[in-house]
Amino acid sequence: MNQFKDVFLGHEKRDYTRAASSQKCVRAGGKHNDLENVGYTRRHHTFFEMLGNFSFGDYFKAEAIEFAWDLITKDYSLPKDKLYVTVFREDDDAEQLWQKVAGVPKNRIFRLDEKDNFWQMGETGPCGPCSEIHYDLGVEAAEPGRESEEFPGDAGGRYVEIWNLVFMQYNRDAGGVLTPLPRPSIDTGMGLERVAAVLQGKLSNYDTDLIRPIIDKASGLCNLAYGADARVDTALRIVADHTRAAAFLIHDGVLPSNDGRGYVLRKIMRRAMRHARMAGVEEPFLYKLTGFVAELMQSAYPELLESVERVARVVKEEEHRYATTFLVAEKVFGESIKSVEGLTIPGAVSFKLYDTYGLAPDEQEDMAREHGLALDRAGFEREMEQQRERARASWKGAEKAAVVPAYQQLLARGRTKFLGYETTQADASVIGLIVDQNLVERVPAGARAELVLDRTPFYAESGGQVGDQGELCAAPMNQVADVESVFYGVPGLIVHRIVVRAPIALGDSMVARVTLRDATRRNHTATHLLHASLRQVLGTHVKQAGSVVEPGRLRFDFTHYAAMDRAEIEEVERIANQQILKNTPVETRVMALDEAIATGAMALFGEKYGEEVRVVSVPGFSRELCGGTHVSRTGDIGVCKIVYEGSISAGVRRMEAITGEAALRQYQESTDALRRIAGMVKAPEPELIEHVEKLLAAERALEKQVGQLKDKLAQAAAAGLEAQARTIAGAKVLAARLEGMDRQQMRSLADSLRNKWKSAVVVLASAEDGNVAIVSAVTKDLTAKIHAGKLAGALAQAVGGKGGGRPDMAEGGGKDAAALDGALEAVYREVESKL
RNA sequence: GGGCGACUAGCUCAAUUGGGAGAGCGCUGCGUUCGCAAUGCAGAGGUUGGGGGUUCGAUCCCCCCGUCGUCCA
Repeated sequence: MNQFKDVFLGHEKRDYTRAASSQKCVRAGGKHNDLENVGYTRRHHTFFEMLGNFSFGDYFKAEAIEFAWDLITKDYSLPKDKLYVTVFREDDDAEQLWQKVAGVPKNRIFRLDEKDNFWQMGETGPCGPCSEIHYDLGVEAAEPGRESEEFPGDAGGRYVEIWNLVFMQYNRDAGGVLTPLPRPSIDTGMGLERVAAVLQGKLSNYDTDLIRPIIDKASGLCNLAYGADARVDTALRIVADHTRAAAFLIHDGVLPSNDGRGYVLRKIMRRAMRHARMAGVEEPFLYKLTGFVAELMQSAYPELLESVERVARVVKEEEHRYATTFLVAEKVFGESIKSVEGLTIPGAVSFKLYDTYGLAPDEQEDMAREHGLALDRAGFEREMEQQRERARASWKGAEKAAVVPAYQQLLARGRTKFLGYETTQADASVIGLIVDQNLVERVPAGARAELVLDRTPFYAESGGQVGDQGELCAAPMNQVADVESVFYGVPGLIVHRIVVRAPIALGDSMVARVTLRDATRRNHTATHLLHASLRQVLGTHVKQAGSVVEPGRLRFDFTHYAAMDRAEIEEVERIANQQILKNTPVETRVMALDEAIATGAMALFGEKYGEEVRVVSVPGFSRELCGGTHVSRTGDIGVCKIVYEGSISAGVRRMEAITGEAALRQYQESTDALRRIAGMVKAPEPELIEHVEKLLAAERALEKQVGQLKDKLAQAAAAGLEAQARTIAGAKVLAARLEGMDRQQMRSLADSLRNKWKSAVVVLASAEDGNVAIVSAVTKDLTAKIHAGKLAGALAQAVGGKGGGRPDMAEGGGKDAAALDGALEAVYREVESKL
């Protein structure tokens, strides 16, 4: 198992040499892409429990075999004549031990190749031969037609592997070379669901009391009988399995989202909803099932009962989201297939439906069938592969930060001793100088370089906290360099990025002094206070999802399903500041990881911690594993003010806050702004809001009045224009120049003239700031002869511009105001020739 | 981290080579009716998510940002 990797390799030591475990596992997607099998087979699951026993250089093969055999033949009472054993092809040792220790006859022991009986965690790392125990479920478990197939064939499920014993004895390096481990170890795994099936006499894991009750419950909720229709059965198995996984994941604080673990959860949930929908269940119902899962599992996992309501709410929300997404997708699908030629929906079309609207291929297939269409699955896969390629390419680009060899060489001379927890100033000597990734002996004044000390008070960027800034001095008042930023070149090696003021040579002694630390400290401790406050106010599902601590501000990303309202933000702020006012001493202790977890310290999921960890706590309020620098008493923070709360992605929120001097400055600025605004609008501050509301209302009223006045002016102008209109072939024709009117006004003026005259051609133009605006309108009865768009276009062209529009209404514009009058006169001639 | 898509009145949504911002429901007022969730008339409600650009002219085209959705890693 992964968490013991370093123990197997001898890099890490525990105070025990044997262990036994029961572990919850979620597997979906990944290399083997098991997700698509779940529900169709007897043994695939997204959620399962793995039992195991371990030896770290304690017992080895003989005992592992003995323990396993004892458990299944004595405690579980499995008949020996139903058991088979496999060993690695070259493992004579194991074969003999099975006979000697367990008394397994030689004809029931099979030698298999690497594929089955050589186990490894990954490309590199601990590995070794393994030995599996299989159980024969009987001939009725075989796939029809394969009844005569004998072990080590699997006869389509007749022979089930129940336990894998791994004899961990090598370490595989990047070149594929195996070196023996310092102490051979044992790592075994037995799937609970499989063993349950065997012990309960069931052919399928889904018929055990771990899962079948969920299927029955779902069957009742959806009014679908189990066992009548293969497709419905599959749907019910998928629903049962996926609900189990979702209930556990959400309980553990995972929320559906579009990346990372949240995405895995969403994929699992969506698949269950999809299959339920295809089986005819369109109403949300999964959320009713999660509570049942908690009840069913409560004897082993009583904590599930604590979050039943929250889990149901999250699931219900996701079901609603899916329903609305599906409605949109359905609509787009209908539109997309209109343009399909032939009987196959092209891969590109179907991929777009999946990629953009989340409409899964099997859903599309169902929908296509109703229209007598098929899907181009191969084309779909090609598109998908291109998408994968794009994602990979972009990721590689971002990851390319290559390790500089110079850092490796320096680290070989020893790790940098970090003094920053105790002090901000220390004597040290220069042990490394780097310019452009190369080690150098000395650096001249004015250069930019990287510098490594044997010991330093400078904190290097990590855990979201930025590196310290400060200075290096050869003697008091004799500064030789500015430290601009500090980072880990490689783990253990602290590198200072400096601007050199006076020449520095390898071996020089100097005083390293951090000058900008307090603001960062304040923000880091404040981050912990906010984290704890958030959990109090919103609930314990709130987990850190990212953090940046800088001198100027702090940024904290956390999991939460909805936007916070003002009251919640204020409450979080209030609780955090209450802790600041209490002025509690901040405690920092170094302890073993296990001990830290046992005392309830908050560890971040997915973070890697060494065996020794720092625990930073505000007694009675907050306790977190943290390597950062903190204030000594909460009161040092001064005040903490949240300045932003927003969304990062579904289920993840971001909060930004400021403390100390930054908060004071912000307070001064905003009160100053308020005072100035109050002065401008001549209202006392307490009445400011009311006053501004009145001002805005007055402004709206005025705007309305102006609009009305403009209309009146336009009407007056229209009256004047009527005299200018000429009558050509029974229609009123007007081509007039107006001043000081915008397009909007001319448009409504032209419109009202047109309506009044019934049969008319109206062209209006105005020139302002060297720009000519043109509007032309033609009554419907004349549009066949005169096209307003062409009229406007011709006029616009005459004044050096362009124009166009519909037959009855058009606009245009140009630059040459001097040509306007002549061009307008030409309009009359143009109209005359057409009518 | 990368891609695709959506964002228009309080709500649900229209608006095609870029040319007058609309419908239904809801809301307000005045009527009709024994009464009503029925009905007639009138009205209010919009910086078309924000900012920039192209253009005579942008809901529409381009760029940046925000929010939401979706897929991949």
